[in-house]
Amino acid sequence: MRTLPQPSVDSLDLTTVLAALADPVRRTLLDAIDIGTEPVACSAAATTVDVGAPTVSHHWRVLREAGLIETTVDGRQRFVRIRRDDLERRFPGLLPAVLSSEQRTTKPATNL
Amino acid sequence: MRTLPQPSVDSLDLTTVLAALADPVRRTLLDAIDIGTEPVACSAAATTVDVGAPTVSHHWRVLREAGLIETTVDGRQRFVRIRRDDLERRFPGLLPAVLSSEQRTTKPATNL
DNA sequence: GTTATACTTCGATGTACGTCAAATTATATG
DNA sequence: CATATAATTTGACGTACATCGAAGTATAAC
Repeated sequence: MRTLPQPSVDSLDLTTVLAALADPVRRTLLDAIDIGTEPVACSAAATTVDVGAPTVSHHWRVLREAGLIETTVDGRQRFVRIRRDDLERRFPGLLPAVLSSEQRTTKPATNL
Repeated sequence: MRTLPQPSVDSLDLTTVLAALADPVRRTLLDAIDIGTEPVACSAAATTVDVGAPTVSHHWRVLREAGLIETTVDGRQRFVRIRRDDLERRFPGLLPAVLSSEQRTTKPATNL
């Protein structure tokens, strides 16, 4: 159950993080694992996206190297989880503003 | 005092916005005009950045076409201003999270 | 009208990126 | 051991992008 190498909180770079977020496929992957705090199987999240396996693997790498996700290896499966606390500490409000903000409508919150 | 064409609030695209923000030169330009609500002269903001005039012009265009700034023409000068309200309406919290968050330290807010 | 100023457009160049097919690694299962 | 599975790595391809020099546009100043 080892964890793949990832940048420390302090070394997170805003340009790198934003570049990682500026890809629709990567944001879809993030949205797919944006449920609770338990790690999600890569294979499961990958079904939400319409690119080949090598491309998905590439995107996981970019997300991990940017510091957005933590990847753990268990057998021949990989599990990923969003580094929410680390990101909130380094760039407060950024992730909540980006994740699933496509679904957000412009209408003035009638559900209060 | 005409205003250059810009995307409407509803047509703002998250991928485009994030891609525009994922460049350090463009973020420096945004930080330079991120003061109050009055438009700032392009020439003034451009002094904060170390690239040639054509490149600066290119970056203003990218920022405008992404919907991040509004550009007005007055004589031979251009003035720019951040479209704060529009962006807040479309992507709440995004801009505040990005602008000047490089200066933000990791220390736990001792100033309370 | 000529010169200066502020900025843009054009064309070129090098680099980075998203994608895929093929080959590879590593673990599990028969 | 042989086969299957989950994912990565490698190499290639096309495209997009940041940058610059040179030329162009438009307005202001003389």
